[in-house]
Amino acid sequence: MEERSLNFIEEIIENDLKTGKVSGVHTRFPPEPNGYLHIGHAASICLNFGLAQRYNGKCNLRFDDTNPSTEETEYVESIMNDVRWLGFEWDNLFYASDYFDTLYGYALKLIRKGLAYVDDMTAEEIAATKGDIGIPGKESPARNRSIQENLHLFEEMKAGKYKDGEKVLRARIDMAHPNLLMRDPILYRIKHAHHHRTGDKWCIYPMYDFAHGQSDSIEHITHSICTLEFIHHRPLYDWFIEQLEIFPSKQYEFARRSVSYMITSKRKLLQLVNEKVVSGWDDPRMPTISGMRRRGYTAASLRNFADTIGIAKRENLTDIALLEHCVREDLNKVAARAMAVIDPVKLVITNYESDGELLKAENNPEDDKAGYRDIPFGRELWIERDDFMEDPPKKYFRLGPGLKVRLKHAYIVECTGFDKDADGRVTTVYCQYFPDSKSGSDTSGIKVKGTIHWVNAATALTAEVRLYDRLFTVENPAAAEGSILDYINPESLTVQTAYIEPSLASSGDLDHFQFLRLGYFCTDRDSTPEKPVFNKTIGLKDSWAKEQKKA
RNA sequence: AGUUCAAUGGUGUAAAGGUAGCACAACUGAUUUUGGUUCAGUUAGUCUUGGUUCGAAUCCAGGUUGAACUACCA
Repeated sequence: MEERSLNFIEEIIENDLKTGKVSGVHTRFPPEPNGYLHIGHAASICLNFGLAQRYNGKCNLRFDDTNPSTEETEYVESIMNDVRWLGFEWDNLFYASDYFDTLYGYALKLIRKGLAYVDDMTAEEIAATKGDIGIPGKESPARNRSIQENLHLFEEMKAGKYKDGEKVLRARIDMAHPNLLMRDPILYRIKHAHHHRTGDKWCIYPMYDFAHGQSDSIEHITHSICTLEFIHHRPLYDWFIEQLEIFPSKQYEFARRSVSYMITSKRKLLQLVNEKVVSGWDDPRMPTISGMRRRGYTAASLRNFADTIGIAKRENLTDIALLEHCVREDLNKVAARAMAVIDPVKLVITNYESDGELLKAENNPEDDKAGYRDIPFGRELWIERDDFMEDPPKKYFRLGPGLKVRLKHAYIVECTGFDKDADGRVTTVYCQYFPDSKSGSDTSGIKVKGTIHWVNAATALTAEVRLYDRLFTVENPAAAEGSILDYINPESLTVQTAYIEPSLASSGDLDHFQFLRLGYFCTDRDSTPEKPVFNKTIGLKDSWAKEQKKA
């Protein structure tokens, strides 16, 4: 492992190890299966599993499935898939619902200790007597029921004698506690609902606070890492463990990592899916792990990103440019180069007499082992519309009347003329080539400033390319006023037909490419040999575009 | 209002009382058969006021600013 300073959690762990407070590290990743995992979860996965790896410990995957009305098996499967794709394997797979019996026993124990009671108040009454910030709450009339009566009532709750909402089990702590969560929190509620794993066995379900810490404890989790909003829950977390006299797991909180131009609210993500703003949870514009995967982001780049942004306790909004940097950095090393023309204009080489030839092209200049392929060349080519200007500025290093460029992997050509249609749109560009300027054996002595990509017209295939841009128009959509729907980038997806070199026909799902000078693309799962489909992952850095923007 | 947490270049993150560093972004320049990559460099930071100390981003006190908490969600 390379030299790197410790983050605050690693410091805690190393200190715990040194002082003997713990003998090993055991973490867990505890998603609720009620949605797809997003970029924030990815960072959390890297943190928890990464810590286990680093300290030779263990990390469990545990589904926090204590609310039967929102959780589904579909989500369980997507979550497992995402964790594995990110490159991690759990030591144990658990469900909080595995512990329903144990948790019920814990509740009985609290009742017997006089620390829990059955309350008959409605949700509204409980809220109304909760007090307020700075104002103490009022004790429920049911608070002083006898242990026997509580035991009896709780048994009846479990047996299904009561309707939803008719009774709850509450902890007996302190209705005047400055921490609202400590004001006799609800432990169990009645829900006559079918659970995705336990079926209809239960009609009472434990609340988060009565399930999470105990689940950690049951699994002997040493470092239970969660986000900052749970910091107020920590006294409760500790209280239950202490009163129940069970394994002392400890909770540590870090600030959730936000990324500019992205949202991580499950509710809002679901809204985008439901209102068909995107095609689904794995739409390549979604900040979900499945969306980013389909977009062409690699697991390595996500892991590296998580590592780079680090971990701390202050609120943050990481520039999406850093994520994009990590994606480019990885793809630059691994993506095979190919040529495609997205916005084509015809180029005719008037002095090229041959029927065509095959040219040798390297697959990846960053990787010696990537090898070479043959690409067909001919008299008529497709080039990018952007690569020709009728009246170019001085620093334009591409084609224009009288200008010379290198055709990548091929010859140097000089522009001799062009045709326009009635609308003034260029239809064909004419040029002459220099036969002695062939790549690899250039004896022409001609120096050119620019090199452009091309696709041979006679052998070109067509493909659908889906060009993606940021989903939102504002840097911090989560904090923006009103509906997030007001901030959707109308150009977040544009679909075009491109000409591609023949070698691309055999690509498989999620193969990564760099379309020369355009950006990184990957094969979409919609792709077929008859109709290849590519997603634009991210463009190349473009200092020419930057230059133009300044002007 | 009460409690809790936080505050370091534009952004993210280090420095455990001793040279404020790294990455991204931005900007120069070099290299380049991708205006990519790579390389070299530049700009730019400790919320504030006191205190302790030979010495404070770090410790202490006050202030300021931001965030979280008042679900039978997690």
